[in-house]
Amino acid sequence: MSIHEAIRAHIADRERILSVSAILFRENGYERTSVREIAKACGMLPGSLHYRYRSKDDILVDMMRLAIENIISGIVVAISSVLDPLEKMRAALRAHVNVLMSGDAMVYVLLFEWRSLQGAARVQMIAERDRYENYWQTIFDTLKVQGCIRSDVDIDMLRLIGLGAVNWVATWYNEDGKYSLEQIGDAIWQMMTRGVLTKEYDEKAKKL
Amino acid sequence: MSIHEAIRAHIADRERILSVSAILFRENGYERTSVREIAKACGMLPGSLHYRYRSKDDILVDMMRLAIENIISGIVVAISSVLDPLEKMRAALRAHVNVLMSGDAMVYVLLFEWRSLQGAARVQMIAERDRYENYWQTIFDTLKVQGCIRSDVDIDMLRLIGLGAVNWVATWYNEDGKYSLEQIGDAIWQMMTRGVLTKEYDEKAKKL
DNA sequence: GTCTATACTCTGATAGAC
DNA sequence: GTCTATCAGAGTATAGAC
Repeated sequence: MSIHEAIRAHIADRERILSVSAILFRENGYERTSVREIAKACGMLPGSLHYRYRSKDDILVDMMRLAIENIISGIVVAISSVLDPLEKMRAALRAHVNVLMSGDAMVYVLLFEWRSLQGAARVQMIAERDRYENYWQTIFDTLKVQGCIRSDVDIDMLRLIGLGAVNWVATWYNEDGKYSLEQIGDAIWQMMTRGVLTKEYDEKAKKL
Repeated sequence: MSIHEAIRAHIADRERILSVSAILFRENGYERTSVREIAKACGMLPGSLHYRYRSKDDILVDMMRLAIENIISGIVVAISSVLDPLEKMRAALRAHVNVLMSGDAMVYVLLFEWRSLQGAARVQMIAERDRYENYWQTIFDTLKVQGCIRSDVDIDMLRLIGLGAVNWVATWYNEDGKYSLEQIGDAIWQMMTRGVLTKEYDEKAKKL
């Protein structure tokens, strides 16, 4: 095996371990999932898993790093081809809902299992969450600068409440339920935009 | 001790055990809190605690029962003296935020630790959560019947998204932060009501 | 009803052979 | 790098004396 193949295999291992762990964590919670279970689900023995991650906390911290990368890049891809700022925001919300609900279990874990970390691991995790928070802040700042959102609107509050509504969806969404992910994403987008847009964009929004 | 005193003492014990446990669960999570810790914090020994609750899960289930009672009665008290339907809704939202954030740790636990329960205990807990869900559904139904909310508005979606925004506040609210609980409650109320009220009430809402 | 002492299980982590 | 075997400790639950 060449050095390049070895590196590729190592990365593939990392992603496999993390995605398998994420599914277990989402299903049963971090604390109720044992390292033995994780190893078994990965087709390894506990000792081998220990070689990659020295502790269970390390798995969770690394998972959160990857989850942030995944959700940010998911949004970047979703909005890069959209020009209109309002539609960009709607696309970003849809992407967040999609990655959270139908995509990556890691993102769910990121949002709901961070309380399991303490001490230094918690500090690292908070730094990762701040990266994502800042990313959304940039999106909203841009909307305001572009004259999309009225200048008197508190965009921090808007972001906090809006993303809260989105994240909580994960606690009640049901694949066989009354609403599709698109409907939910759009309803939240509507609730966030109603009454906060400048006149020009308010007209546009009604047509979307 | 008379039989009445004994019953009172028993109820007081229950509330003490549950509120002490709730604080520990909120702080460290359900799984990371041991029954030894709970007993110690209650000033009892593990054996005595076991006499009241045969298992740790039983504590959590009973706590959820009390939490639902507390939050519903908190809202009932807050809205009972308010006549205007719109203000009733705002008062209910404020009460929910207040009980969740500054009041009862049990309500926080109810919202964030239910995933720790499995099997029969989980079924019981879901039944309790449904009671609360139904209570809010009644509030929204009333608003619609009274001609407060436009007839074309999907009040289920409104409720799900609005309460989601409220509940998520618990993950970011900071007592020393930029916003007070009242500001947050009102901002959510505004976001929920903007663009969904009938003309008559929309005028009223602007004055509130 | 309360306390002491303990049974039993499972956990995360590791040492050392291969 | 992977596997086997095991450690030390924590977890819940309980039996039985008072």
